[in-house]
Amino acid sequence: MQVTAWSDLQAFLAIARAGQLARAAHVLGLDATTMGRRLRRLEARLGASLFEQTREGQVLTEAGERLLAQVEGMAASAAGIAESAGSAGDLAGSLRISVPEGFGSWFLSRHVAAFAAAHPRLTLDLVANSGLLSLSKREADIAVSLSRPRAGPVIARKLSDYALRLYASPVYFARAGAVERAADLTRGHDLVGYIPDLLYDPGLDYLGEIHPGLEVRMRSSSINAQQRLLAAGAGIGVLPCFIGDADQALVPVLPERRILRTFWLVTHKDTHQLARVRAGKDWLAAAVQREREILLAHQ
Amino acid sequence: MQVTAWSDLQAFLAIARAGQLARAAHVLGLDATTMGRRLRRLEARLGASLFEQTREGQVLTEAGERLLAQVEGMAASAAGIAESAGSAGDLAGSLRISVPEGFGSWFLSRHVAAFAAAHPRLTLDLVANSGLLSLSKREADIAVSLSRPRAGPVIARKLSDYALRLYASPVYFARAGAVERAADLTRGHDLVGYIPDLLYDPGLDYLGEIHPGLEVRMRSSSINAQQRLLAAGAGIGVLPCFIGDADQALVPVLPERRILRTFWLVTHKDTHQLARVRAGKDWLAAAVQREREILLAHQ
DNA sequence: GCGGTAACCTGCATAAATGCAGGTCATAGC
DNA sequence: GCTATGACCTGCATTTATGCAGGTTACCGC
Repeated sequence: MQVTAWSDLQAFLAIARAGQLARAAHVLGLDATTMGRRLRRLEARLGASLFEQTREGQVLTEAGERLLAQVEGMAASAAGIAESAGSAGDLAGSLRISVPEGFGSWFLSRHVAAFAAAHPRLTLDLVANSGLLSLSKREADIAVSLSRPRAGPVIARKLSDYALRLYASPVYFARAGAVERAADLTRGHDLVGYIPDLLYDPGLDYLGEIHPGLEVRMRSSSINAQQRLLAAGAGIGVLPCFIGDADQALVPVLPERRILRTFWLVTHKDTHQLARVRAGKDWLAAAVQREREILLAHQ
Repeated sequence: MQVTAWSDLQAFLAIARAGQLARAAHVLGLDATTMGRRLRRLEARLGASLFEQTREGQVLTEAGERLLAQVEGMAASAAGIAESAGSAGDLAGSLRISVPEGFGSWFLSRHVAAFAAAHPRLTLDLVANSGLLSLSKREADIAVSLSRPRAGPVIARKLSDYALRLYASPVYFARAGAVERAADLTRGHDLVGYIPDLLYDPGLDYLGEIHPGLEVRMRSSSINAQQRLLAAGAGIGVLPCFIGDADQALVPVLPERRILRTFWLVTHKDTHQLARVRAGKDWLAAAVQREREILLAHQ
C-alpha cells in the first residue's frame, strides 16, 4: 500500500542514523529481517540503492545521502509533532510495570529517574517481584517476562536477550577450592539457586544447562537474596551477568559456560496503544538498547 | 509498531487534504474502514481528537490544525523525495496494461496523453481487448479485470465500482416503440448483448439482472461493436454509463434500473513494487478517482 | 586463508492489518 | 421528522507483514 511509503522512509532514517541495520531494527522495535525487507522495498520503490554494505555496517550511497537530506527534513517536522504531543498531551496518571526482580533492581532502577524526569506528572509503579502481575487481570500495564505468553489478551514482543553465568565469591573459593570443569560442581561444592516448587517461570531452571545432576543446597525465590548469598561466600550460583558483573564481590565461574535467556515485553491488547503505555514501552526498549552490551555480556 | 507512526501521519494528511475520510481512503488505495482505524490509532497515540465530523465530511479541530501545519512540513520534504525519485529514477522501458475493451477505449484513452507526458521514456501498451492478458504468464504488467482473481501469483485490489444501464437510440424507439417496464423487453424488442459462449467474465452477464428470460438477438464479443449497433438503432442493450452517457446518439432505457460492477486492479506479486508498475497503478487509481462521478453515474 | 562482524535469504508459523458487507449513528438542510 | 450524506462499528475472512531460526554471503583486518 502507498501508505507504507512514509514508514519505509522512517525505517531508512533509522538505519542511516544507526549505521547498522540490526541496531536500527532494534530502535524501531522490529526484527532485523523485517528491517532488511523494508529497506529492499524502499530501494525497489525508489529504483536506487541506498546503502553499501561494509564490515562495520551500512554506509550511505550517493543516492542515500541525497535521500537522507530530505528525510531529515521530514524527521525535523516529525520531531516537532512528538514534542507538541509530549507537551500538549502531557502524560498523567500512573503506569505500573511488573518486572523480574533482578531486572528491576539491578537494571531498570538506574533508568527510572530519567523516565520520571521526562514524565513529571506520571506516577511509575515498578513492581519488581519474584513472579509477575497479571496483565489479563489488569494488575499491571506492562510486564517484562522471562517467557513469551502464548494465550490471553496480551501482546508480546521480544525485549532483549540477556546472558547469565555462574558466579561465586573469592571468599568461597578460598574455602571450597577452585572449579576447573562443570563436573567439579557435582562434588564438594555448594550451589545456590531457585526453589524448584516455586519457579515462577520454567526459564529459571538454569542449572540443567550447566551440568546434569546438579543439586542446590541453598535455595531462595529471590534473585537478590541469591546474589547476597553468593557475595557472602555461601556458594556458587547462576546470575544474570548484568548483576554478577556489577557486583565487585563476585567473579564468574567457568565463564565460557554462558547461558542465554530472553526478556519479553508484554502489554494488554486493549491498552497497548495508550500514550502512557507506549511511553513505558519505548522507555524500556531504549533502556535495553542503550545497555545491550551489559545485558549480553559477551566477555 | 512504532514505524506506523509516520504512515498514520500520511493518512492524516490525506484526510485533511481530501476533507472526507472515504475520499482520502481512495486516494491512498485503502478501504474507508481502514482509514478510520488509522485515524483512530493516530488520535489515540497523540491523545487528541483531530477532526470533527460534519455533514460534508471531516473538519479539523484546533489540535488537528496544529498537527497539519507540522505534517505539511513532512509532506514538503516527501514531495522533494518523490520529485528526485521521479527525475533521478526516470522511468524507462515499457508498461503493458490489459484492460476491458470499453474501459480502454472510452475511459482510459483520454488519460493516456497525461501519462505519456509524465513519463516520456516509458512506452505504454494499452491492450484493450475482449478478454484479458495473463499476468501469471507475464503477458501484461497490469490488468484491469471485471472480477477479482482468486488464484495465481497476483495481487488484486478494487479499482472502482462503475454503473451500467440499458441504452438505445431514439431511431430505434421510433421503429419499435417505447419501453415502459422491464417486462416489455420480453416481447417486441431487439436486444444486443454478449455471446454467452464467449463471455470472458461471468460479470458480463447483465441481462439476467434486468429481467429473467431476456434473449439477445444480436450478439458481439466487442463492447465497441455493441455500442455501434445500439447507436445505429439496431436494438437495446446494456452499456457502462461512461460509454452510454458519452454517446450523443443514445439515451438510457429504464434509467432506474442501474447495474453496478467493479473494476479490479491486478498486478503480479513479483513485480507490483517495480517503479514503473507502481506508476501505472497510481495513474489508474488517480484517473478513476478523478472521474468517479462518470463511472458511478448516479443520475 | 581465516576469523569476526554484519547482512541477506528462505521457509514457515504467527500476528497484525486490511477489505468487505451490513447495519447503525451523526450531521444538517428542508 | 424526514432525507441525504458521511462516518463509525462489528464480525469475519483474507491478505500482508512480521518474527524466528538456521544457513549463507559479504566485508575486511590480520
